[in-house]
Amino acid sequence: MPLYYQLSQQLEAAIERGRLAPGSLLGNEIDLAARLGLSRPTVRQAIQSLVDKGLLVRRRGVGTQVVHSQVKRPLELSSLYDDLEAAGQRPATRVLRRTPRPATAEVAAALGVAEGAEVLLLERLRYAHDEPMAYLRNHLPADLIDCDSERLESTGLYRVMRAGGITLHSARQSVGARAATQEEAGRLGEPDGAPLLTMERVTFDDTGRAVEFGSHVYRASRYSFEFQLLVRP
Amino acid sequence: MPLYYQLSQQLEAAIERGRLAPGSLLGNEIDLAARLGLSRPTVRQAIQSLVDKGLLVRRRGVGTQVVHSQVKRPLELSSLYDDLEAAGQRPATRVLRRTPRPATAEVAAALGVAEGAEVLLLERLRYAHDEPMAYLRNHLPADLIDCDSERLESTGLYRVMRAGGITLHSARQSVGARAATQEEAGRLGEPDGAPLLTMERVTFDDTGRAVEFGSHVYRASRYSFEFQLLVRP
DNA sequence: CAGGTCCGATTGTCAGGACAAATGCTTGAC
DNA sequence: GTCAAGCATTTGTCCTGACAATCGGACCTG
Repeated sequence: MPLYYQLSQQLEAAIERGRLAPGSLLGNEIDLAARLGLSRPTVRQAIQSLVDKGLLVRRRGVGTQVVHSQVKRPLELSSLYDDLEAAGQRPATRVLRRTPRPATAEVAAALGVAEGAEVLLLERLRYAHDEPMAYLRNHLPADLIDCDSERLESTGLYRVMRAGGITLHSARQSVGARAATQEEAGRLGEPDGAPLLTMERVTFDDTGRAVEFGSHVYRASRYSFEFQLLVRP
Repeated sequence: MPLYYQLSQQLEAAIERGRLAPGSLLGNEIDLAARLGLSRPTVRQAIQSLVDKGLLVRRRGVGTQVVHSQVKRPLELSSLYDDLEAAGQRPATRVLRRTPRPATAEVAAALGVAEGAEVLLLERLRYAHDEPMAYLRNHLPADLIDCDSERLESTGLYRVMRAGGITLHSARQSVGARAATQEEAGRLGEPDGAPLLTMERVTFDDTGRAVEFGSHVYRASRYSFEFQLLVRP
């Protein structure tokens, strides 16, 4: 484990436990490095990673201060399944459909394949505490992974992809709202015309290839997106 | 202007213009540094900033590759006014209310002030192309800035804050949806019960002080949040 | 007392060097 | 022909050293 990483972990833990009070100075980098027996660049790298996380603020001529907390976790490309699990919500999935199908113009554009080319259509219902939570509709390139329904019911799509050797890199998302159709309302246990939270997402791996196009709807009465943003300096 | 910044700008421009093709190797850092007359750490710092932006991918033993694009701009703490302006949407604002008022329990908790303490309530209607777009309701600490209605109508709240010497640092957001009340529907020109996109946000400055608590509703028929996410490694 | 000026403290930038770790290709053995 | 070992390439980590830019307070001056 790299030294700068160990140090940043220690500092983060110290901040978390209140051993480093919010607003307090961290002590200058030169002394800190000498005291730890490290070089200044190494110490700087550790500090920088915490600055990027929003836990610290640097000011030239002044020092490095612990930010007055409230920072929990910045927005990351997360899986609904993992989020629910982390929140202790007992997530579960029912696979409604898993079938090849020719790509429509919209899907083809999103995935960067030819219109009419075969893609895998996935329709799932996601539960939390045995209550329906979201209706998930995904399109994947046909030959990307073999995702049997069994594995998809016991975990999230992203975990299946990662296990299949795909390195997720970035995603383009769009979050909106609309009224539920009759069919959607029935599936999710909402009244007709109830407001739904919608999310469209195209996910890319580190070669820039689109690996997933998702069109999801969430019950607005039971779900909202929560996240933390940092100002990029 | 720092050297590493100049270099990262040049590289970014080269990628943008296609002079560096997606998927192509960048050439090893040692040669690059020698060719440019820079040290390797400087070159690495420039490359690292583009990796953080999602434009490049590094692989030990292989090299640094240009990612297959699609990356536009990562999610940042942005102002609706600036976003609309950047999209050429002719933003405009009408200030409906600007009045001191004692903080409710919810507002007090969000801003970290005492319940009943005086805060500034701000209600605005945001237009795009002369069409109502969103109803913005903000609470600010009473003595934070003097924001006359005039300035608020000609620009966004964040710009007023920055001009007042406040350094924005982070925000905690929550995005959801619900049906419009009769009053909201009337104000926004939507039918009763129309789905609305909601956003709550507490914004902090770099000392950790809460500087704003906003509860906004957007016409779902005319607005959605679009952003780009990167996987944090 | 008010205002500007200087100075110490601290982070920001940059150079140059050394070794470790991972990757992919080549080479060699069976 | 196939598989494994080795080697070159490239990024990852870490060190030392130096100077610049900025901030805040102390100090001096009017």
